[in-house]
Amino acid sequence: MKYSIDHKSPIPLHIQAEELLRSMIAEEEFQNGKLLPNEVDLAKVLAISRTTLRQAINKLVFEGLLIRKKRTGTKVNQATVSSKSNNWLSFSQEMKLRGITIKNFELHVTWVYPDEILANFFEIKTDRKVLKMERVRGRSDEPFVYFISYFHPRIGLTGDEDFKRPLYELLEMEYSTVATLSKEEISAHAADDIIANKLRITNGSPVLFRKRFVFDQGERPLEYNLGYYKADSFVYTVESRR
Amino acid sequence: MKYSIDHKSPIPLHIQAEELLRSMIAEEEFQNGKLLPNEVDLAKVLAISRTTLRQAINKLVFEGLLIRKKRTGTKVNQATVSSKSNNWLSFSQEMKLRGITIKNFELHVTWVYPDEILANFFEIKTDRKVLKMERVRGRSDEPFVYFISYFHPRIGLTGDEDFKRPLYELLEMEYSTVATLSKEEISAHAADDIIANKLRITNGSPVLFRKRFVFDQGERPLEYNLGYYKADSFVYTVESRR
DNA sequence: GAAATTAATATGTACATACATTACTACAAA
DNA sequence: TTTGTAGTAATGTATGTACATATTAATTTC
Repeated sequence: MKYSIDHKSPIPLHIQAEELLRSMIAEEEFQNGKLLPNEVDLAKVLAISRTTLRQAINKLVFEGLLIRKKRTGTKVNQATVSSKSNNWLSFSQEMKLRGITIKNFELHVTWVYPDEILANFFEIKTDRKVLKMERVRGRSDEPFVYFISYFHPRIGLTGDEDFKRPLYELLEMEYSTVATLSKEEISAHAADDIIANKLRITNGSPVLFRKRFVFDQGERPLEYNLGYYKADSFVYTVESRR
Repeated sequence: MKYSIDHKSPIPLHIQAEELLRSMIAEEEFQNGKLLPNEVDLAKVLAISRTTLRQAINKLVFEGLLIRKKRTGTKVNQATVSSKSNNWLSFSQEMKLRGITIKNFELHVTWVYPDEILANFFEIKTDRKVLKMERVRGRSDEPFVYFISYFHPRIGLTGDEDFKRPLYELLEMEYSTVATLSKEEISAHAADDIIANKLRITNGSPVLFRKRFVFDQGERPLEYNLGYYKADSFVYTVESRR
C-alpha cells in the first residue's frame, strides 16, 4: 500500500490522515487537477472512519488547499497560488507545496553581538552573543529572497545544526521549542547595495520587506527575522473577519 | 432561553450554531474572557449533538476567534479581538490614531464597465456598469497613497454620495451593507507612469501594493480595492497565532 | 432529436456513544 | 514544605450509522 496509517502510533489518526493528504497534495497528478479518492473508499483503504478522514480533509479545505464538490469529488485548489498568513508552513514547505524547488544560494551562520533593538526584543544584554543566520534562496538560478534571522540564546542552538532542514521542524524536534505567535510588519523599500547584490537586482529596485517577531508558547521572544523579497516574487495574503 | 436553534429551519444546525456562537462572541462578557458554556451542557441546551456543536466551534477555532483549553474550557481569543478590529479601522481613522491629518488630493467617481477579473469577482456580466472611485490622499502637500475602488451595483450607490465621510460608515449607515470579510494580497512593485504621477515620485520607485477583496456577511462580494502606497509611508502589521 | 425523468454517486448533515488525554484540585504522605 | 496520588471536569479522539442533497449520467418519454 502506498499510503497507510499506523493505528498503534500515539499520533492521532486524523493528524496522520492530514499529513498523508498533504503529501498527496504535493504530488504532481493531484496538483494537475486529478480528483482525490472519494471519502468512503479512502477511509476504507486507510482503515479509519469516514468521520475521521473528513476531519482531516476539512482542515485542508479550510486552509484553502482542497476544494470539494458534490457528486464530483475533492481536488487540489489550483487557484491558491499565494500563501495564507496564519498557516505556519516554513518557507521551503510552502514552496514545495506549489511545486517550486528551492535552492539555497548562500547560508552563513555566525555569532554576533546584538544591537540595541535586538537586545531589547530578546531581553538580554548587548554583550551576550546571539546566533545570526543569513540566507539567500530562490528557484533555479534566480534568487528571490534574502533572509536574516537572529535566534535567542535560550534555545540552545550551537550553530552547527543542519539548517537545510525546515527551520521550525528543527526547533520543534531537536530543541522542543515551539513557535506559536508571530508579529509581522510588511512594507516596501528600495534595495540598497547589499540587498541588490544578494538578489542580483539593480540598486533602488523595489523589494518587499518583512520584519518578523516570533514568540514561543509563553510569549517569550524566540526569533527576529528580516526578509527582503524581490518585487513580484512574493505575495502576502491576509484574511480578516469582523 | 436566550439562545436557541430552530430544528425545523432548512439552515443546517451547525451553521445556526456557528451564527449563535458568533453573536455570543460579540457579547461583552465573553469578550472580556468569560468562558463559554462547556460543550456537553451547551449541546444539551441547544438540543443538538455535541458533534454538531463541535463542528461549529471548530470553525471558529480555525478562524482564530476561539481558543480551547483542556480541563478549562473555550473562550474568545483576546489577541485577535484587538488586532482584527484594528485592521478594520478605515484609512482616515487609522491615520488619525497616529496623529496624522489626511488631505484628499483627488477624488474621482465614475461609472465604468468591469474587466474580466472584476466581473468575475462581482459575479456580474461585463456589460453591467460599476461605480469606480479613485482617490489620492496624503498629509499636507505630500500624497502617499493612491486608491482605486470598485463597488458592487447591488449596494445601490448612485455616485452622488458624500465620499468624504468614512467609507464603511457610509455603507453601514446609509446602505445597510456591512463589510465583514476581507481578503488581501500585499506585494511590492515598481511605480508605473500613472502611479508615479499620482504619488509625485519618479517612475520605477518602490510602492507597496495592496489588493483587497471585501465581502458582506453572506460572503457576497462588495468591493474591490487597489491601493498603491509610497514606500516607507505605510507598514502593514499582522499578528498570527497557532 | 429534444425534453423530462430517473438513477447513481459523491459530499453534506446529524446523531448516539465510548474512551483517551490533559490539567486543575484537594488531600495525603514523606 | 514538598512531593505524590487520586479524583474530576473539561476538551480530544474515534467509531458506526443513517439519511439528505446536489449534480452528473443514463434512460425514458414526447
